[in-house]
Amino acid sequence: MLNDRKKKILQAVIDEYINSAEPVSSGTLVEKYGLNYSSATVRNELAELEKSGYLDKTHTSSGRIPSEKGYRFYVDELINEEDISLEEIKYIQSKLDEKVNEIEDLTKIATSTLSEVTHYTTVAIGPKTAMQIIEEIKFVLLGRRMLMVVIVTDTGLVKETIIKYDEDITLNQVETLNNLFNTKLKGKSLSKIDKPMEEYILAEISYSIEVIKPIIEQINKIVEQEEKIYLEGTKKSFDLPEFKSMEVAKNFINLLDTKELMLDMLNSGVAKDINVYIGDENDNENLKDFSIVTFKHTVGDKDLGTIGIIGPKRMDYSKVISVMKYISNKLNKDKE
Amino acid sequence: MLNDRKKKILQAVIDEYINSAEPVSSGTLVEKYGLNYSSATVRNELAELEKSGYLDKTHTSSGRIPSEKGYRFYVDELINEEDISLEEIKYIQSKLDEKVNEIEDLTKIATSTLSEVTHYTTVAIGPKTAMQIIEEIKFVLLGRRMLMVVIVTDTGLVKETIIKYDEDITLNQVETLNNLFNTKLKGKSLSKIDKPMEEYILAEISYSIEVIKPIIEQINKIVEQEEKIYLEGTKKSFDLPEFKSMEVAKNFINLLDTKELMLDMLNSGVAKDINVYIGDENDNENLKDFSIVTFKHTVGDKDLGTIGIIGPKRMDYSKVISVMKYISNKLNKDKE
DNA sequence: AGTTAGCAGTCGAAAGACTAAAGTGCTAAT
DNA sequence: ATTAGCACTTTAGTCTTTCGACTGCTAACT
Repeated sequence: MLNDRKKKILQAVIDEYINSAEPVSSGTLVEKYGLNYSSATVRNELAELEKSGYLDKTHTSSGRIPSEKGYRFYVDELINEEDISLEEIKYIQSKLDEKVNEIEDLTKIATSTLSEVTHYTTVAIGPKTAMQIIEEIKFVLLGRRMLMVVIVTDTGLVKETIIKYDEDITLNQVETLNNLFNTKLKGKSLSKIDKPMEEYILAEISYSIEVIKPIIEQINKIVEQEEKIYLEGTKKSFDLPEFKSMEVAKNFINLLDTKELMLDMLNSGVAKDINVYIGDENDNENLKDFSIVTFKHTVGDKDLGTIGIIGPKRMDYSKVISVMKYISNKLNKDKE
Repeated sequence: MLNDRKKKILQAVIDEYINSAEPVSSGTLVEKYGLNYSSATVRNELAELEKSGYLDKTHTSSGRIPSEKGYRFYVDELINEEDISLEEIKYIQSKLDEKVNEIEDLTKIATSTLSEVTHYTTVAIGPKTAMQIIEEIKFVLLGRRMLMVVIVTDTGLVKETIIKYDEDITLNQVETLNNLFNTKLKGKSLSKIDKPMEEYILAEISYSIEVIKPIIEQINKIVEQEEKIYLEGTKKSFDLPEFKSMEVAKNFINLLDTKELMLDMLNSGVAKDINVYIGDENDNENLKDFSIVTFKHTVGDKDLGTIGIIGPKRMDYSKVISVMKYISNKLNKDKE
């Protein structure tokens, strides 16, 4: 579709624009990118690339900037997917090798490492609570009137909640609860703790409804709990030239400050390797000036959450995608 | 020190500036604030207030803006501490009456409510982990090789951690651990789990060091864990006119994005009712254009964390302080 | 046919000039 | 002690001009 010279020129334009954030002129391309043609020839090619929609101009006599179609082509066809240095690899390794006891911590570390290496803002959410399988559910008496419920799921997530009663709870009761809930719920997904289940348990139980009711309530609260969002490196974005525009900066803050938008953003990814959404490809109006790159953090087929990068459309896709691939693989391999 | 008329005029200037964010002219004061003097008289007074350092000018022929000394005087002497409407009281009540099981949730709710009512950005941290008294420490076997440690402190904080072993743990061992740790640590502060204590426990214990070592390690990790920061209403600040200045906006983001700065900020408060720091009164360079207002969330003499508001120096101190006082009292009273 | 030198034409960003509006400070009168 | 009145200062906005950076096109070149 595009001949080799056009591809080369398009790539040069985008590479240059990613670096400079300024419209790219034919002269610059010839000087910096070792093209064996005169600027006039390059100009002709640029004009055609613009006609095909890969490039834009800010005004009639300006240099070219990539269009979203241009970025898309660049991401799909032109980038070098191994744009990652030895130092970066070493740094990432040292970070990810840190011992962690909970995947939550691993997500946190991966998110901050990703931000440090790419210099962009990163976000993450943990696995969807409701989808997880209950591996163990345990009742523990803390005081005489304080009962703790601990739920451990297949992804290693630990959720705990405390219920305070007005009367003493006996060890016997705790025993019964442990048996009942474990036989009924182990192996089921958290979302299964619904009305029918509640009624079943209430019918089954020999003693006071007063004890069970708050337990079910609390467990449901846990399940419905909004996912936690990890955010890293916000301030880095503010040094980018695009943030000189107040409108862009506001959109960005608005996005990061609104949980629903963040969740939308992170959940929009398909279950494929790495997702790239450029500008208007995002459903979200607030994201029209940004690109996001996300990946699902998985081990086997278990979803352990989603990690994403938000940057300007002019983000360094090569680096971002390379680093992400590397981290993604490493997370997957190490935990196997 | 300042006669009544000067006070009245100073107050009018600051009230007006808080509203308009524009330098205040003598004419505006006469028109809007029902002063029974001509603008010329007011001008004379303004000139003297400026000479005494309570007011500033942006240029020779501009209106006046409050200086930090002016704000300080305003906060100390001039504000109305009951600047809170019935609707606001009702709203706050409805929010704070929500049932919560952990004080962490209460802090979260208080923080977001404060932001909603004042329209400023709010932040909070929980109680200092290391200072808390261990009320209960419990070991629970989750799988055969997964041991959970739960620590409940006097402030109601629940910290839990999981340790994975390579060998099975027996119920007997769990029993021993429960006894040992409870007799040794109950009633002590979390910071007491230090080297000597570690050695003592290691000496005391009859079986493998392999079991104890990771427990102590993990508990120490918990204790040293950075406090969690709750942040609410960032985007609201970006609508303020002072955020048109990129420098101000950057300082703000830089502050919110740096955990250490946030902790400094919240921890700088003296243990008095409500602390107000105006502009350069903050030690922190990033805060020079902002004011912060904080209070310690306490019940009795237990420190349950600190909640703060960050806004422009021109913040609505009357409202902020009134609302904060109300929330602070309510938190204290309800939990008694 | 593909490439290129050369040049006219376009546009934006920066600098300067001008004006109108908003406010102060001071003087002299009340 | 207060105030009317006016000269003076400064900003913000608008317009104009200039300068430099590019492009697009034409005609010549290989």
